[in-house]
Amino acid sequence: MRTVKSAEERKEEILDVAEQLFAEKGFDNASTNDIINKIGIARGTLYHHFSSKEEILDAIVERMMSRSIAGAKAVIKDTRIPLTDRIVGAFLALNMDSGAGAGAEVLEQIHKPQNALLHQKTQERLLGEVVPLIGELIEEGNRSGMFHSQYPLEAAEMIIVYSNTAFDGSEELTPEQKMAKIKAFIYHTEKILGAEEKSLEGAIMKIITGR
Amino acid sequence: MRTVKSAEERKEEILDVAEQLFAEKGFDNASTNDIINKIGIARGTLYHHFSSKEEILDAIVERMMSRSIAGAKAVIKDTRIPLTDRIVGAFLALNMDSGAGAGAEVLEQIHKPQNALLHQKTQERLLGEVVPLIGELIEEGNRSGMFHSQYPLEAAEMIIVYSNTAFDGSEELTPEQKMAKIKAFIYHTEKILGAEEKSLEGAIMKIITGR
DNA sequence: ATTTCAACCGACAGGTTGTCGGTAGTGCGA
DNA sequence: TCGCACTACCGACAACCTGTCGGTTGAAAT
Repeated sequence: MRTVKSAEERKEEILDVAEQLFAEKGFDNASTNDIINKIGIARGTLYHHFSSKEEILDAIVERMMSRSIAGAKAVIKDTRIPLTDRIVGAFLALNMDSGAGAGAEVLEQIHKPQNALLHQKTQERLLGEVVPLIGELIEEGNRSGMFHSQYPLEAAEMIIVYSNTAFDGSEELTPEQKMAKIKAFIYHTEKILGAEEKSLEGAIMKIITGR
Repeated sequence: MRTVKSAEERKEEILDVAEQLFAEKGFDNASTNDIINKIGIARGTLYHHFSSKEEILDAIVERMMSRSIAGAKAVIKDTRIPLTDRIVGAFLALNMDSGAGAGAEVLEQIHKPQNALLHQKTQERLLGEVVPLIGELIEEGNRSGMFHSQYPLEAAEMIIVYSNTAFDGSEELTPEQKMAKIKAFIYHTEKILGAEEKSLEGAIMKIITGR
């Protein structure tokens, strides 16, 4: 039996299944056969839509990142919101990933041991697109006297790189440990930005505890 | 013709060749056939000494890291050296990797695009072993009034994670750009540690410009 | 109804990892 | 000096994986 779908629809279907399989078994251990069997399509069909397995991975990263980057941008550009809230909000948008309710359990596993490649590609995208955005935000904070950062871009890079890798394997941490780690991260972020102590922590609490 | 070597000797030989091939072509693209052909041994011989390709990678990481960690430890424990110099020295020992003159050109390529897995495994080792060491050093600095770090361990983690990933693809940077990036990193490190400005930069210059 | 085109199929080539029964040096005790 | 045991070594082989390619079929346009 042969089912025909529009290219776009089929591509999304492939990405959905591949994303789940890569997260479950890792990029290397999940085979293209796994993908096509789960969907019920032939080998040729997969390669009609994507020219290689790696291209599928790239498309997944692209999809994930463009979603969360769009979310972050929306927050960043909303000048009605106070600056600290915009920075914090942007981070939340990025680290929550997904944005949509795609499936948190999948994304919990996605940054990790076997998925080194995916993590790498994600970070490239972050460095290229998000760092400049955050950098501008920091400069804005400099102008308003809230921050005192001598190297806004590099500060942004340091914060983003760390937050993207440090909280990877944090499933095995107890909630208290995780909380402590986040607190330390915020503290150091304030130092890096030359911000007043607790200034960011306050914004986070405000957002988390329902505005 | 059949050449017999001691297990230890053969293992080292395999690791040497594999390390070079992985660096050149990446872990995935370098095949076990490449390794055995280059050495001139049979398939079974390779798997007599290592039970999988990944185990070879692990052994390479183990070898590299134990070398550079040993170097870093030596510097850290040498209490005759001033504290800042010990911290900086430990970092140099780690980032120069190798320690021995193993072959700089190989190591320049080793942290990178295709070698995501290796990078990952390296970082795990860094987090597990080096962070506590640096953490202690920071505490010592706190006691001597040189640093004012509220979270020594987390500070160490942030510094190490960043330095291990940020300077990865920095071949494509001009020397000036690279220097600027390093300078910013030092600056931020001082902020994170609550150290006086230029205190670390001074130590680095002292070491680099021949003591 | 016919043409055209894109989605789809599945056999196949070429390459990869890991296994396994067997072989041959090497060192040690008799 | 002979024999025995141990271990490094060998290479054919199974199982799997990715990417290709000529051919097929459904659907939309003419």
